[in-house]
Parts: sequence; structure tokens; C-alpha cells
Amino acid sequence: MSKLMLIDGHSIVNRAFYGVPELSNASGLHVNAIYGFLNILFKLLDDESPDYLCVAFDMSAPTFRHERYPEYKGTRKPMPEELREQIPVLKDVLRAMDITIVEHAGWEADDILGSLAVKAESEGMEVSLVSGDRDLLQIATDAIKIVLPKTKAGKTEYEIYHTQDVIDKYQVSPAGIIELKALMGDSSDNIPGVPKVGEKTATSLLVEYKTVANVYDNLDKITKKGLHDTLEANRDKAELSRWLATIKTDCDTGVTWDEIALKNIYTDKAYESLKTLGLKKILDRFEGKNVTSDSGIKAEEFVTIDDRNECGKLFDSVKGNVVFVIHKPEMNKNTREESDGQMGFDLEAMTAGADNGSGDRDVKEFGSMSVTYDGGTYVIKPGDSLKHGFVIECLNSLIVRDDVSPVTYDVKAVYEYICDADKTVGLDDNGHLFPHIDDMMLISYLLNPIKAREYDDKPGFVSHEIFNDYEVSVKALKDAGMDKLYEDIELPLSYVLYTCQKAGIIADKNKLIEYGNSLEGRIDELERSICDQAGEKFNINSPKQLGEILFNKMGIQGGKKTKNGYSTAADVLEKLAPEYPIVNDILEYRGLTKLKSTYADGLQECIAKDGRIHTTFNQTITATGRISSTDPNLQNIPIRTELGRKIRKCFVPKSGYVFIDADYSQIELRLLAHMSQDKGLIEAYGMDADIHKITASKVFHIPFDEVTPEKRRDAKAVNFGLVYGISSFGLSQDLGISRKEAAQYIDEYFITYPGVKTFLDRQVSDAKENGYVTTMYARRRPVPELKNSNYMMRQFGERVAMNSPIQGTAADIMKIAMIKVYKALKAELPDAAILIQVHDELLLEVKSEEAEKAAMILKREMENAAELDVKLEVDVHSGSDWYEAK
DNA sequence: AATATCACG
DNA sequence: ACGTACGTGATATTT
Repeated sequence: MSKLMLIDGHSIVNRAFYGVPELSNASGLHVNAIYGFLNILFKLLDDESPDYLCVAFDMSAPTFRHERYPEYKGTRKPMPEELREQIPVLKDVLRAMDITIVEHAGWEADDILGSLAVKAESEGMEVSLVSGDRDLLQIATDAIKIVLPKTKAGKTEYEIYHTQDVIDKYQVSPAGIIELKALMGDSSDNIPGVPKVGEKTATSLLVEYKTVANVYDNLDKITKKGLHDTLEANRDKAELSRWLATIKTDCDTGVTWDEIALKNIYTDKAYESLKTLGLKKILDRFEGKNVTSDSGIKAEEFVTIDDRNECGKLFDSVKGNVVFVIHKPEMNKNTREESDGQMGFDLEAMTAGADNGSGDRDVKEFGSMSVTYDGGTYVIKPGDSLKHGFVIECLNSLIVRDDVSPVTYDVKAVYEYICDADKTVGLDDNGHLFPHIDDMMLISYLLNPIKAREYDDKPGFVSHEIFNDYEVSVKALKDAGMDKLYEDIELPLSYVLYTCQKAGIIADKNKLIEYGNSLEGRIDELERSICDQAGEKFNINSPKQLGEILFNKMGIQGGKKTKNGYSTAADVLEKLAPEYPIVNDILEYRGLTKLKSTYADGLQECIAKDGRIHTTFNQTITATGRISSTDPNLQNIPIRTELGRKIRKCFVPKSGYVFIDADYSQIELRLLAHMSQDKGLIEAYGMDADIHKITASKVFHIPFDEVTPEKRRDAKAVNFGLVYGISSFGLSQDLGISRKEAAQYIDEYFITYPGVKTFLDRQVSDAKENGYVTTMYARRRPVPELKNSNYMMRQFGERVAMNSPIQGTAADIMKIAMIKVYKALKAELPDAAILIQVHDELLLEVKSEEAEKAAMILKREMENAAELDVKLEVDVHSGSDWYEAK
């Protein structure tokens, strides 16, 4: 039997829009509804495999039934702009997939769907009608099933209704749904219904009288006074509603089965437009469907090279732009490595590939290498007749050739594979990467740090796509004025970061164990105390259980916050702590378990065989230009509490060496002074005194020497707030004062430093005009939130516009400093190494006898990284562990 | 896979 | 009337 699937376009796209969180692609277009719609569509196709498929949409003009009764369309909620803009795009995607879209000026989508369903049924077909609208239930029969999708925690599920299912759920037959809506109405469809009659009343009336007409025929039998009168007074409404709720099933849609027969939806065009939209997850479905990629090259058309001669020939013949991408080996998931915890960074093991073909070189193994140039795309697969070492030899000669412009994706990961990296790769006298290798990961990050272009992860496809994008991207980078940022900062920095990662830092395992053990006693004690006070044993780490215990069982007044129950976050608990000893214990317990699990235990897992922790510094993650650190994150090692800070004693320099730690003093605030060119603030920094105290004195009109510690603290909070994109609410939360007071502080600040206000306002207006803000070094951050229809989102956009230029410029300067420090050390102290960057701080490992010189170099290079109207100050310390050096 | 919490700048 | 400070990542719990 043939199967027809009918989809109610608007209703499903609406579901998708509200079910899928905010999602926008590289060009700032929202795509969440498109994404959600396609997800539902694919799931349906998988589950139902129909023979015929079409999607019906309402025309945007008023539709037939509503046109006659304009008073009932007035209340319909306007479609949010974020959704509206997605609909034409979705239609294009569907057309590209060869899926027929039906829309008709005369009818609503419901009518088209109803008519098609009934026609198909009469011709002996099976029908699945997909909609979010329960109105459609009136169409259900044994051959027509109504499918109502639900997006549940990211997963698509659906309710299915045949005749009996409707009766089971609503106690009325499908036809009775019309009668039900006539009485109870439907606000989402602007059907008025009878006032005060809801689902309960309507159902009980219909169970007894079956139809609206029959209800009115028996009106005098209805004894409940109120109900009787309402029904009597609203007979016209009921009849109109009944008519509005009735879906037409006799429209001549003109649709033939032939034209909606389901064809191959995995077309070139669809692949292309999904790629443009950046819907990578959806694209994954196209894999294995033998689909062609953007310029018509199929995966099978990539030439595979697994032979030494062929490989040599290829590298000899390439010229011009040559994209190469190294693919990691396919990791065997069920090897021993995982179970015995030996998974950490392990250069030794990876390079131990003994005989790799070229004699003496140890080369890190890789899975395959893709190479694209204007002669095609090749996938190099090392095997019996092609050794890794030989491929790497070829690559090494390639990257220094004059007639080749090498391009890759994630060059920092590539350094690892280039043998003798220290000799062959580095920074030249200008501080530029040598040999020059372009990195499309960095380029696309600079072009859009919010969502860098994602490339297909399959061998061949990646290099092929990158090759196609390369020249356009380079031009775009130059047009945006970011070519220097890229050449002078990001690209060289990638190499400096590589040296940091490779160096790693010693973490003393025994000290970590000892530290962890020292926490255990107190943790057990607290656990017992908490469970005693609660009167039962429970999992303190579960916010759900904890909230239940505190706010229900113990009756503590705290109030709900999250949608899943009570918030037990620290700021909530801190307010309760003075009154309830258990809350204090919980806070302490939390602090200690955090230290133990994340740091004492967690870091031990990350120690490689060389005794050091080799973090990964991510250069293309943050929206502002900062770098981030993962696996493990070494940028959030505790310092704010004494107990936490002690973890730093576990980080030690190698024998004969010391740590030198340098950090910028208030770099963001100084940048605010410089970038705003506010006279007062620049002058305040010129005085070389306590900036928070000066601010307190000026803003609160107190003589400098009479500023109390409390007032200084308030001024400090205002200063921080400014950098974050100040709001009176945020400041009031931070200081625990009223919003009004906070607003007064801010006003006073802006009166004192008017240039700052002008500057911050300008960032917002620039962002509104251009769609992005920039740093001093031309780095961009798009701020699409400013165009959002949601007030809160726009407010967020304003704060982002104020914060990003400052945070981003600070990041730029630190990056410049790192390159300068790297170069200076290479020239003056070749045994010293940069180990870690923590946004405004650098940690170095240097020979003990070179400590003073290193400190001098660090301070010099960091302070001179930028020429500003306020001095950049750097504090330097040394020590025999990270605790001491900071 | 998402949520809540908390570590850092 | 709404409901917020900016930027990250790891862990444990729950879905």
C-alpha cells in the first residue's frame, strides 16, 4: 500500500523554532527553526518511509476563513522576526531537496492537508498527517493518522492518533473534535468558543449530546444555571466557532501524486545550501548517501595514494596554493589505554613508530593526509608501501618551496608532525612564522570568532573545501583590515603556544595525592554533619536532592529559581548561611570536594609520562580573542582562597630552575583609560597611585586620605562593572546595595569621567551601525544580539559591545607580549621557556641563575608590548613553585 | 546531552 | 513588567 506523508509547514516550523535554542550561522542568520524542522523531517522519513511527500504552508495574506471574520485574526500573535526570516530559507532548502511545497491563496494549510488526506484515503492510500495543531485530529481515521511531534530534551518524539486514539484521549470521535473546539475555542487558532467553557465542560456536554447542534436542541435539559445562560447567550459564537474549526476536505488542490512522489532528497543543491547555512549536523546525514560535494567531486573521485612513488610524484607536481590537512589516526575505542588511564599527552608513545621508512627520524603517526591543489584532491594513506616518515619528508620540503603557498587547518597541531620542528619551523626576525604556512582555522576564526566556518571532517573533503574558500577568505581578511593582526599576531602566536604546550609544566604527583588526602578527613566530617542535620543520608552533590532537603524537608525559606527546582548556588546559600549551620557546612563541603575532584584528583590524571602536564591552548574558541586552555584547564587553578591556592605548591620547576611569574596590573582598566581618552582617568593613572582609591575619592567626593576601605571596595566594583558593560542591577548584586544606589554610583562615575561614558556609548552605537565592534588591533566581534527582538538579548548585546573592545584589546596585547617574550628569550636566554598564559599573566621556567635577567626581560617586553597613554605596569615574582611565584 | 555549580581572568 | 554583570572549562548528576 502506498504511503502519503503530509506536513503542516508553519505549524512544524513554529514547534521547531520554540523547541530549538538560539542558533545562528556564520552570517548571523538564525537557523534554529530550519534545523529543528529538518531534524523532525528526517526522523519522520526514517520512521515512516513514505512514497509521497509534500509540505503545505499558509500564504502570508489573510486566509479564507479569517478573511471573512477579520475580528478573529487580530489577536493572532505576530511571528517573531527571527522566525519569519527563516521561512523563505527553509522553503528554498525544501525545494532544493525536491520536496514539493503546496500553498494556495484561497486556503489555509489545514484545508489543503485535509483535502489531500481525504483524497488519498479514498484512493486506498495510507496517510500520515504531521502537524503541531490538534485541530487536525478531526481528520483522523483508521487510514489517516495524525502525527504530533514533540521536541523533548533535544530528541524528536511524537504522539500518533488514529480514530481510537482520539476517542481514548478526548472521549469524543475525530468529528467530535470540531464540536469540542466550537465550545471550548482555541486561542492559538483564534477560535473564540463559548466564554467560560473549557475542555472539561465541553467534553462532558459532548459525551452526553454528541454535537453542538444537539446541545442547543436540548438546552432546557441543562440545569446548571450559569452554564445554561452562557450557552444560550453565545449561540452565535458557538456556531461561528464550529465553522471556523471545521477543516475543509473538498478543496481541489490540483496536486497530482506524481509530482509529490518522494525523490532523492540528497541532492547537490541541498548539500550546497545546507553547507552555506552551516548546518553541519544535518550535513552528516548526507554522508554515505553518495552525494556530490560542492564542485561535483565525489568522495570516490579523490585519488588515494598509498605508494611511495605516487606520493613522491604528487609532491613534485604540486604548485601554487597547496592545502594539506593531517588526519589523526582512527582511535580504537576499546584498547587498554582507556581503562588503565594512560591516555594523556604522550609524545614518546606516539613517536615511537620505530621504522618509519626514512631511517633515523621519529615521526608521530597520523591516519592520513589530504592534499588539494589546482590539480585535484589526493588522500595519502600510509601503509606497507608508504611510510609515515616519507610523507613527512615530502611535507618538509614542500613547505619551504618558493613556488608553493602552503595552507592548512590548525597549524599548531601540524607543528607536532613536522620533524625537527625546532630547526625547520620558528619565528623569523620580524616575528613572522617561518616557513609561512597559512592556517584557515585562524583565518575563519578572525572573520567570525562567534562561529568559525566548519569544514567537513572527512579525508579529502576538508582540504578540498578549504582550497575553494582560501583565496576568498584571505581577501576578506584584508578587506576587514585584519591581515596584520593575522600575520603579526595570530599566526606567530600559534607557534609560541605550541612551544608552551610542548614544554608543559611539572605537577608533582605525590604532592597532589598528599593534598587530596589532606582534604578527605574534613570532607567526611562535613558529610556526616550535613546528613545528621538533615536527618537522612543523601547525595550532597545533587542539587535536586539538596534543594529538596533544604527547602522542603527542613522548610528553609529560600525560594525557587531554576525550572527544575530550587537553586542551591553559592550566592543563594550564602544569604542563608548565618541562620543555618547546615548551609555553612554545605558551602564548605562544596569548596573542598571541588578542590579534590577537579584539582587534586583531576590533575593527576593529566600528568604525562614525562611528569609534566601538557595543556592545549585553544586559539579559536573565545568570542573576544582570548585563548582558552583545555585538557586540563590550567587557567583556572585556584588562588582566591588560601586553601585552594595551596594547590599551586604542586606545580614546580624542573631541577636547577625557578618559576618567574609576571602579570599585568589592571590592564583592562588602563585600556579603558587609553581607549576612551578620558582626561581624568588617564591623569589618575599618571599619579601612579591606588586607582580604586582615587576613583572612590573623586566619585564619592571624599578627600583622598579619608577614603575608607569600604568606599574603596565600592569604587573597585564600579571599575570592574564598567569593564563588563555596566548595569545598575549587576552592580547592586555585586555590592549588595539597592539598584537605585548602584545607579547613583554609575551616574557619579560618568560625571567624574565623562570620556568613559562617551566611549562606551560609541561602542554600542558603532555595534548597532556596523554589526560588530573592534579592538585596537582591528580584531572584530560581531554583536548580532543588538538586532534581536528580545529586550534582554539586546541589553546583553550592549554589554558585549562595551566589554569586547576592552577585553579583546587586552588579549591582543598579551599575545603581542608573548611573541616578544618568546623572541627575546630565544635570543638572550635560550634555556628559558614560557609555560602558561593566564590572560594577563605569564609563567616562565628559567635557570635559577638566570632568574633576574629573565625577570627583567619579561617586564621589559610585556610593558613595551603596546604604546599607550597610560603606563602598562607588570608585576614580576619568582619562586620555587607556582604558589611562591605568584 | 543538558544542567547546575564553581574554579579562574 | 521584564531579568542581567564580561570571558572561559571541568566535574558530577540527571536525562
